[in-house]
Amino acid sequence: MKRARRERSKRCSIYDVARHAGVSVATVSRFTVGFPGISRPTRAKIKASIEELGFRPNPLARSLASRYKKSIGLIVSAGTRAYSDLFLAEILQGVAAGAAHLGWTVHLTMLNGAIEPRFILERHADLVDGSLILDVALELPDVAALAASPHRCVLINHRHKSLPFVAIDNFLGGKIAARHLVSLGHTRIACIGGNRESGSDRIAGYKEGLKSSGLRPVAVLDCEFDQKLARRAAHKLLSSPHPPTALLVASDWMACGVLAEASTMGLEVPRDVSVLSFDDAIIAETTWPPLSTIRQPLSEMGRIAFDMFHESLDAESRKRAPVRKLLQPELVERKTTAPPTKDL
Amino acid sequence: MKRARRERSKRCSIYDVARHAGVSVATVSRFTVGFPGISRPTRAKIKASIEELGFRPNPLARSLASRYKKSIGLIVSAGTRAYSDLFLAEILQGVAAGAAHLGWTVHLTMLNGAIEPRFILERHADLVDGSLILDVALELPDVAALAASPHRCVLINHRHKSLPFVAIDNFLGGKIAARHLVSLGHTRIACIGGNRESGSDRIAGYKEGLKSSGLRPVAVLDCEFDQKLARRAAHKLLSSPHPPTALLVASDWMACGVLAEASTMGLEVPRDVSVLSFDDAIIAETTWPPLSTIRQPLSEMGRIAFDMFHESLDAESRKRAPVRKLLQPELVERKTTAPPTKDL
DNA sequence: TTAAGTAATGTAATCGGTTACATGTGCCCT
DNA sequence: AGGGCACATGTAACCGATTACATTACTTAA
Repeated sequence: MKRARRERSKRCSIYDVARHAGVSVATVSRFTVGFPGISRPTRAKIKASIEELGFRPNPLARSLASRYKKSIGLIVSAGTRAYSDLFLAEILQGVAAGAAHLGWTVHLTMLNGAIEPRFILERHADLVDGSLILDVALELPDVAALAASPHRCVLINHRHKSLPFVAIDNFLGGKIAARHLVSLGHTRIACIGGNRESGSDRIAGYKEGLKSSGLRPVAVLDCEFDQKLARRAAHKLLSSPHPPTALLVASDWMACGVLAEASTMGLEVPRDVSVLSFDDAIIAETTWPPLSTIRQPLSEMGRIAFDMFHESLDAESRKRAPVRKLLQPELVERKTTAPPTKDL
Repeated sequence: MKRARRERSKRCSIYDVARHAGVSVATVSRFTVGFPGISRPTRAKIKASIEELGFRPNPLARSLASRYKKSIGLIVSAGTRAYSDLFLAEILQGVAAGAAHLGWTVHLTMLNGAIEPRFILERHADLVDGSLILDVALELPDVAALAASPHRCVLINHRHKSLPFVAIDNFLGGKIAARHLVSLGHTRIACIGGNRESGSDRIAGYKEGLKSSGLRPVAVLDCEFDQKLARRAAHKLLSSPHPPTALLVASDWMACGVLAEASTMGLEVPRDVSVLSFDDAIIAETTWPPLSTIRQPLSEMGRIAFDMFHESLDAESRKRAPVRKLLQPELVERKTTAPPTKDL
C-alpha cells in the first residue's frame, strides 16, 4: 500500500488549482489564457499544480464568461446523395483541419427538412462564434435568414454579393478544360452543361476557351446536373451524322452517364470520343476508363473557408468589405482524353 | 414614428423574462425545462413574456448548470479519401437526423494525425455528453483510450467486446451474396477478399453461403481493401485455364478494379463473368455496367447509433450489458450479375 | 380546531470560469 | 522623504442558467 494517490476522478476546477498553488483564481485564470504579466515563480507554481492535478479548464464555463466559444458551425443541407457523398467529406476535412490547427471545434448541422430548420438553426447559432455555409444549404430560406443576421458567416462554393465566400473559379476551369482538348487537336467539341451558377460558369469558360482558339462548340446541351439527362444528351450528340470528337461535361457525375452511353453505343473512349469533365470526385477514379477531369480543390476550400472566417473575427476586419476568394482548379489527366482519331 | 419597439438585439436572459412576467427566475427556468407543477395562469404569463421578448435559453449556461450538454460527438479519422468519401456522408446524415430529431447537436472531430489527438480529444470530450466513434478512428490509441474512459461511447461499424456498438452483419451479407450467385446458376465462384474484421466476415459469409449449397469457392484471394491488388487478383483468376464464372468481391471499391481488369482483358461483364460486391457506395451506381452489390444501410446505422447512445444515457441502462446491434444488409441487383453462359 | 400534508412559488447557492477594479510592493525621481 | 508609477496579484461581480431548500397558502384528516 503506497500512500494514497491523488484522486483525479472528480473534475478539478480553477479553485482547486489556486488553492494547491497558493495563489488566487484570477492568477490561475490569467495563466491559462496566456496573460503576460505573471512572475516567473508564480508561473512555475501554477504550471506544476495544473500538471499535478490534471486540470483542464471547462470550455463551457469559459465560453459563458468570455462570450467566445472557439467553435465554428458548418451548415449543410443533406440534399441528394450524389452531392453530399461526393463533396462533403473532402470539404469537411479541410474545415476540420483548419479548426483543429487553431484549437477550434466544429459543430455540424445537417438540414434535411424533417425538422423545423429555424429551431435547429437558433440552437446552432447560440453554440458557435459563426458558421460556414455550404452552397446548397444557402438555398433554404432559414439559412439565408441566418446568413443575413449578425451571425458571422463564410459561404463555401457559392458567390454572394454581400457575404464573404470562397469558391472555385469555374470559369477558369472551363477554359483550362477547353484548352486541353484543343491542344490535343480536337476541333469538333460539344458541351453537356449543368445549370446553376457553377454549371453555367463552367460552360461559359468552356466557350471562352474554345473561342480564344478560334473555335466554337458544336453544341451546348443543358442537363442540369442530372446523370440520366446527360446520358440522353450524349446519345443525341454521338448519334448525329457528324458527331463531335470530344465532349466537355459539367461534372464527373454526369460524365458517368456519358461514359455509360458511349459504351452501350459501342463507342470506345477515348478512341472514338474524348470525355473531359469537372470535379475530380472520387468516382472519377473508378470509372472505366478513369475520367480526365478538372479538379476542384475541395479540402483547400474548406481549409481556406475556416481561415477566412477566423481572420474575419477581429474588430477591424469587420469594417472592411467581405473577402471573396476564387480557387484555381487544375487539370487531372486520366484516360478519357486523347487526340482525335483521324476519320476524314 | 410609432412607439419605440422592444429592443431585441441585446440578448435577453431569464431574469428579463422573470421581471417581465412578474415571477421569479426559478419559475421561468422550471417552465423552460418542462417542469410540471406550474399553475395555468403563471404558465400563460411566462409563455407570453418569452414570446414577447424573444427569449431563448443560453445553451452554454444551461449546460454549465445542469452538466447535461445535449450534444454528441462524432469521432472520425480522416483516413483515406476512398473510405471517408464513400461512407462518411451517409453515416453522418443518419447521426445528424437522429440528433436533430431529439434537439441534440453534433460535434464533429476529424483526426488526421497532424495535431496531437490527445489535446483535441480532451477538448472534444469536455464539450459533449458522449461520442460515436467510427470504426477506423478506434484504431488510434488516443481514441481507444477515450473509449476506455468513463466517457460514454457507441461504436459504429466496429464490433467490440465491452463497448456498445452497431455494425453491419457482414457475415450475413456474404451469405446473401453467395446465395444470389448460386441461385443464378453459378458453380465456379471465386472470392476477392478484404482483410480486417469486415472483410473477413464477408468472406466467411460467402464461404458459408456456398457451403450450404454444396459448393466451395474456387479460390479466395486476400487483397486487403486495395483496388490495385484486387485488380491483380482478378487478372490472375480470370486468366487461369478454367476461370470462375463469378467473382465475389469484398467492396465496391475493389470491384471497380476488377471491372477495369475485365474490361482490359476483353471480357464482358456479366456475360463472361459476374461480379458481385459489397457496400452499395455511390460508386456502385457509376461504374459500367453498374454494380450489383450488397447494400450496407449506413444512414440507418448512424441513426441507430445515435438512438442507442441516447438510450444508454439513463441511469438504469448503465448497469446492463452494453447493447450491440447487427444490421442486415440487402442485395441490390444491378447489371454485373447474370446467369453464367453455358460454355461446356 | 389544529396538525400535517401538498401544491406553487421564491431565495440563494452553484456550475467554473473571466475580468474590472482594488490593493500592495518596490523603484525611480525630485 | 514622499509622490508617482508600473507590476504582480487579490477580491468580487458577472456570464445565464439550474436546483436544493425555504416559504406560503390551501386542503384534508383526526
